[in-house]
Amino acid sequence: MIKVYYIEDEQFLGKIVKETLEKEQFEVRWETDGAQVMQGFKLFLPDIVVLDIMLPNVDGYTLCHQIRSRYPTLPIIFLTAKVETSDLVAGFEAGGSDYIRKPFSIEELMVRINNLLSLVGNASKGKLIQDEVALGKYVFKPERYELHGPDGMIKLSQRDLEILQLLVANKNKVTNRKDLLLAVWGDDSFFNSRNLDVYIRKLRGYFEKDPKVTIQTLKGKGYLFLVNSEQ
Amino acid sequence: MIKVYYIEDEQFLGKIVKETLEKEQFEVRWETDGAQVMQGFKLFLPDIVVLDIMLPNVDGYTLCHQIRSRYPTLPIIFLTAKVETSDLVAGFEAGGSDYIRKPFSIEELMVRINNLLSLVGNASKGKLIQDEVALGKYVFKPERYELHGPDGMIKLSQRDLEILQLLVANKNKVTNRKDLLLAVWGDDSFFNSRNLDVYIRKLRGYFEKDPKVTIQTLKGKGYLFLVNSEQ
DNA sequence: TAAAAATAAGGTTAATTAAGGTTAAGAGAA
DNA sequence: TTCTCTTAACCTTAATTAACCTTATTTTTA
Repeated sequence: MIKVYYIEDEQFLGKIVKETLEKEQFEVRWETDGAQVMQGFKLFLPDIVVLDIMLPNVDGYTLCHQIRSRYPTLPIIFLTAKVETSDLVAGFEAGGSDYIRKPFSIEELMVRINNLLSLVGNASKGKLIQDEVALGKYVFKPERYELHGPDGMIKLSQRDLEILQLLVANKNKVTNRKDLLLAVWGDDSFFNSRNLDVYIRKLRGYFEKDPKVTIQTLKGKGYLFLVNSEQ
Repeated sequence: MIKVYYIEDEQFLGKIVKETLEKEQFEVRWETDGAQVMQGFKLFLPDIVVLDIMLPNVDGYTLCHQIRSRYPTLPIIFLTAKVETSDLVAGFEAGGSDYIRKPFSIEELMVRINNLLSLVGNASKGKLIQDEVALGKYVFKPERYELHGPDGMIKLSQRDLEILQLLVANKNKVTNRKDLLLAVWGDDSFFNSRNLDVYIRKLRGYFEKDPKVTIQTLKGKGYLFLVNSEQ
């Protein structure tokens, strides 16, 4: 069954969409508050996200960006009442995979969900988090909190894991520092920022036996977790 | 270069879209007659198809279906003036990967092309930013924040990268100074302008081992990033 | 009208600031 | 305790600001 994570603040519309999708054999989790999203993900593990970009408190684009930074392959459909091309571009840039203009028909939504899933390929279905990732000479096993390397196994702490997962999810791409802070601590205060430095140092230490695996600092931007494959 | 196969019977619109896409570094083959399509494919081998569903003689859905049956993974964007959900559903059922309602902006089309290609996994190809650029004796790898030269590899900082990317994008053409400032810092105040000077000097230093690669100043205009290929 | 002065645009180098790194000590849970 | 996480103090470096210099363009004057 396809699991849809649906973020929509309008009570009436949300209820209708949820019930209709459920009638059509989708499993739906409906969230009205953007702040809860990152927490809910871990438990629900959706196949696809439907995100209303015009949320009251949170900025939909930022939220989209955050989701994308943590789950790079998860398809995200964004809903928008706006018709400007610039909004559309912003949505895609924030990591959206598709968009639908409000008002929309439930049928259109279903078609787009199915289309997007078939495009992405259900190979990734249910594999939101890979259970084993090769990183140079290392093997990362997130669900076991383990990192296997040349010198044996390293047990990862909760924070180690959260941060490494984000870096791995964005392997060879930039992981935004602010997104990282928000995803792990929920805010990007001064102290959390120093704290992150401490963990980055710790992670760098873990990978020191393979010079092909590096965490590069991009001041003012974030980190680049590079895994060299060539040569 | 991304190859777009574009099927559109309207002469005026077709010409505009073709020329605009070509200006944006797409390779376009524009066909006005649906009957020719399957022949043209074998020679052109497109990365993506943009198909107007409302063709005069052939039925767009049938054509879409035909393309899909022969090329199961080729992304197809269909254009439609219709607004009915049933048409949309028909389009997806015929094998379309995405659709755009007419009238559309070229920007929207480009965004959708790139998005679709990255979804399908043609990621590196679908990107407007090349992942490796030869510059005289140097090789610039923007995604890795690296510049490989005669003296080995130089790690680029965030700012180094941003500025060099813009110069490279306008290789052998003028990069407007004000545009550069706005793109990197968001404003062209006095201080940022001095700051840019400092980075230009830094970049010139990076390329000093190849006299064929120069950053020329055009006072009051901008910079000319020249890569001499002859001799 | 050419030469000299004035001005504006950018170049160079150094100092400063702010982002992040390192190490160690303190706090809190199991 | 013992381990993880956080806070703190101090260090390093990218990015910015500043001071002063050079070069191109414009304006003035002989």
